[in-house]
Amino acid sequence: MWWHQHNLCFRHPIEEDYSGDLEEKVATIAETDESAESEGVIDSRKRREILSRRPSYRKILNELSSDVPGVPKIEEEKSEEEGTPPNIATMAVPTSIYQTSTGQYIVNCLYKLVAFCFIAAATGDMPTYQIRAPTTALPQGVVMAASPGSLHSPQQLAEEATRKRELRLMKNREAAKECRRRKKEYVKCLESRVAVLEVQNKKLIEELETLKDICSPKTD
DNA sequence: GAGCAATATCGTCACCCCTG
DNA sequence: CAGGGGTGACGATATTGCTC
Repeated sequence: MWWHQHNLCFRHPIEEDYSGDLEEKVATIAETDESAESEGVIDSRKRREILSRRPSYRKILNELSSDVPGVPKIEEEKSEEEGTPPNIATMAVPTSIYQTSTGQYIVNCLYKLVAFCFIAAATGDMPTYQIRAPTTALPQGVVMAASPGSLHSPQQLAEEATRKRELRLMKNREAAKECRRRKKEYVKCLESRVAVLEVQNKKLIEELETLKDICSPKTD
């Protein structure tokens, strides 16, 4: 939910490039649509139509990696451990970074900055952004479906349908968890890179000032 | 401590895209 | 082309921080 709350200065980094300002579009359509206007509520289906699909994180990262020479493609890691892997950046970044005007700028630029993550990772500058394969297996007790040919009565078919639905929901639940975990890692990676670049920038500015002092003629 | 707003987390649905 | 995985959107609920 935190991606699209109005008062939070933290827009989806990709949203900029793919769908523009959703709220604005929705508002525009609401104004022109009399039925929606009368109710003051935009039909969720209409909202969905407005939304243009964005590529997955994995796809974005892989595309970026192919654009950056020497950067390996992201592959599913066969990691079995939960928690923060030792080689993933865990640099602490103040959360206020989201809420300041600077934070807004940073976040709007995150999509572009992700390339830096890969460059840095490739050069050993910072840990690689990783995508782990889902680690959760089906819980014990989940029995695989009987073949449809073996079902006879409507009741059996109904049970089968229910069971299939529950299985699908369970899988989707796990997928959503995994997806969110990846998203967090993705953001963490970008935050780390921002922190590194801020330090770098500060150093360069200081260096520039020093050089200016040395080179400027003395006016006595 | 109660009440409230802001923010975070979770489950689900709908949809797109990839793979066999 | 069907099936399944990934993920944005949404609503419900939980948590947190602030004010009185």
